[in-house]
Amino acid sequence: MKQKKVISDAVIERLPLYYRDLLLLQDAGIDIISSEKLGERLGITPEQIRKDLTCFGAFGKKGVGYYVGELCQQIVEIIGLQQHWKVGIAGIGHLGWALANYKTFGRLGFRTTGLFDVDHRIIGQNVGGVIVTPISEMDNVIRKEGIQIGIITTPASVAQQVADQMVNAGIKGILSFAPLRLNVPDHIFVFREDLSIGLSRISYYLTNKPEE
Amino acid sequence: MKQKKVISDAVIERLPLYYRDLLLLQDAGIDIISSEKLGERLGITPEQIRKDLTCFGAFGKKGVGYYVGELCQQIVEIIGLQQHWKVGIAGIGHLGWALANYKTFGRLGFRTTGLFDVDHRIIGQNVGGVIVTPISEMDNVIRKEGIQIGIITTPASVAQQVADQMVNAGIKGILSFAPLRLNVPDHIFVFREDLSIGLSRISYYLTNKPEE
DNA sequence: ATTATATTGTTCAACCATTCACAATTATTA
DNA sequence: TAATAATTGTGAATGGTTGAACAATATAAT
Repeated sequence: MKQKKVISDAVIERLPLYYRDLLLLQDAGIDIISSEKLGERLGITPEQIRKDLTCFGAFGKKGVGYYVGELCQQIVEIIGLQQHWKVGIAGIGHLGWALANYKTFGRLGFRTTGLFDVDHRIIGQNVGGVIVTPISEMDNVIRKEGIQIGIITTPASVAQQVADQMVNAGIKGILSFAPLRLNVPDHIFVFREDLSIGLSRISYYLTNKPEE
Repeated sequence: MKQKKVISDAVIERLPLYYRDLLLLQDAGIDIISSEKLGERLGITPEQIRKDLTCFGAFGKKGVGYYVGELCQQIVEIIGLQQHWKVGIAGIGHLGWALANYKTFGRLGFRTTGLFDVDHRIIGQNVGGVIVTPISEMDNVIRKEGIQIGIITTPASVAQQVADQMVNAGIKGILSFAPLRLNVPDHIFVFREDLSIGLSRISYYLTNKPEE
């Protein structure tokens, strides 16, 4: 599955959508799905789905559709979910807590095996089966557990410091909810999740409604 | 500020980024900023920033830059934040709780004035200054408070039902964290926030690293 | 065996977004 | 006042993504 061409972010971001819906189809006992039907379910054009998938190979069968189980497996391998990445979360406020219990992460193969905070009211608590550890010991836990991905849900004021600590401990990718640009070495992949963009888009839309 | 041309989503999504950073600059007592410097802070090219802004007008001064306060005001009006939208959150689990206390929402002018859940252990609690109400009374509260935007942080299994209830009560926009496609009338704007896309992107990146 | 139907993979065209280059404008300095 | 430096706004060029059309292929029906 070595593709030469560069794949766009837009394609990569749609793959988990396909995957999650395929899992639902699988649960429902559906073996075969056409790009047409899948597109209807997801609100994506069938052409888009076919084009996205052919970036990585020809997984469908002409005149038939896609075998659900087979396509699931293909997407798992494309995204790299078979690795069962280990994840650590720094900042066990409500957001961190929510993510530690977020079922969809598990369904995608991510394992949360480290939770970190500075607040001693939280340290020692069992959150979703994992004990919260002092953030001062984060380095040790990351190394011992082999955690590769860090999630930052701390206040913005300490996010950079936490990121530095994660990078030093050998983390390879960071998902940050802090509303600021993190400074990290080039080889670290940072994805910023910005919870206020959604509301802003809604505000813009409601303010400048398409004329009716 | 009536622009004829259709503005792309990408532009709209960058505006709150500019705005938040401009607020920080303002706090720091900085009156004037160039697209060059702003771009450095945000990791966006100066050309991009200038082009985005000129979709709505000529807010800068050639040879000088942008007046921070003035530009803030302009962006507020473009996004429509001066309205101080009222927001209701359905599903006060940890995620809902986190959002109810999310400072950035307030800073953008959103007011959370309704919190709804079915769990009687949560109903009646004060979360960020608002009392959690039974979801059965959501319609009344939405109408009485004049809530225009709903946030759905319930389990996926009830998200559609909650959305229907919100639409019936007169909600105009919905921010949904449920990992499924909501069925709503055309005039309702739905923005889906998908928390698992970030992790998936990181997994893809780490799996298919740019050759080094 | 042939025809009809369904559906993918792929080419080409249309559209959209970003980057580049530069004219226009302002402030500053000599 | 003239020259210089800084910086915006914009038109053209580039690059990328989506959409439409269709050939290729598989199944089902006759």
